[in-house]
Amino acid sequence: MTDARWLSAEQLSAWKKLIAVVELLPGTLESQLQRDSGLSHFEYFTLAMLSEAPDRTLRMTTLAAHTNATLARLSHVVSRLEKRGLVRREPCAEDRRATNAVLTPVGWTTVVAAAPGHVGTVRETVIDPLTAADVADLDRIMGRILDVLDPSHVMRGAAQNDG
Amino acid sequence: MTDARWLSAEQLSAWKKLIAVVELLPGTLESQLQRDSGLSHFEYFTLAMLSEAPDRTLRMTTLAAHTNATLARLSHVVSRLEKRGLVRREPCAEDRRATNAVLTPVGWTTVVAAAPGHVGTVRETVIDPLTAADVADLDRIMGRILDVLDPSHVMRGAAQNDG
DNA sequence: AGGAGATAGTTGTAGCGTCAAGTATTTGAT
DNA sequence: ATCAAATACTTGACGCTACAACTATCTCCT
Repeated sequence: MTDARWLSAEQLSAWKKLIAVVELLPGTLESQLQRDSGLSHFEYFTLAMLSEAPDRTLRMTTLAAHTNATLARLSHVVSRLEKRGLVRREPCAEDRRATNAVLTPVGWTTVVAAAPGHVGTVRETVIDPLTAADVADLDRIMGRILDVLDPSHVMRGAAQNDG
Repeated sequence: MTDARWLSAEQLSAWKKLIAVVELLPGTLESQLQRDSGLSHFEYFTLAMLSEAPDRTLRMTTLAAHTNATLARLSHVVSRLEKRGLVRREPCAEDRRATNAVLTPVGWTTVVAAAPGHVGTVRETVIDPLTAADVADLDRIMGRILDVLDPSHVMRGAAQNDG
């Protein structure tokens, strides 16, 4: 390792910092949400995606795409959220293979209560330390990486809306 | 949610893309390394940090900092690597509380064999889709975020060397 | 109509990370 | 010299995710 043949010094530096962020950011979000709202980041994000959907309802597959998750992972998470009364499953009328996940009233009030604190953390850790130009750069760069990680843009339900 | 009061459209877009990368990138690295070398990304990174160290030896605390991990996590991982003969523990002479992790010859050949494939994946997914200017932007932006996530720069053993 | 193959989702298991608790050693204050 | 607090690390238990296997339904071709 320590090898210029593979990655230039600039590339290696950027890469290692990206890895560090990838390792450290989830933990930061996780602990704030867990402490203040008893939710994991993934649970919060799942509830948030449902809260934005028409009728606060989404098919499992669509919700999986919005949350960048596999169906198996989502199924487990929705089961837990269901036990806690935050989400409800109902069979889909049009396609009987499909399941709709519906945000319950309790689920709604839970996300709404959790959101300000979470957005605050996002601001503090990511948005505020960046200039407007940085944010634009970040958007462009992450977009380019996502084009490779998810070429078909299947997992971009959440990311493509606002760009 | 869907709320301009909290984050501007530009900020929200960049944020969601960053989250998507944080969710998707680990899986990509993980599967290539697992498939080709039987290592998790964290295991690979741990071996790589040891391989760069003097005498291929590092104290657990230092290694934890280099890999952005907690001591508990590292301890578990080193135990597994030790069982597989890739790493060896030895008591530290100067401080008898401390443990040194040492890369074994087998560990060395394992990282060396794994490195090209891994670097290839890193190139394909992150470096190649970016211009040189993008890489510089990425380095700067991740640096700013890390200043918040890890203000004391404890977890920057790996990231600060090459910047 | 009938059947192969694709799609939608669930579930069990195994592995990894976090958290809390515990041991051993060192540091620093008195 | 002594003792409290800090440091370095390990361990066990629990929760979450990935993977594989499985069921149910739908699509499309003939």
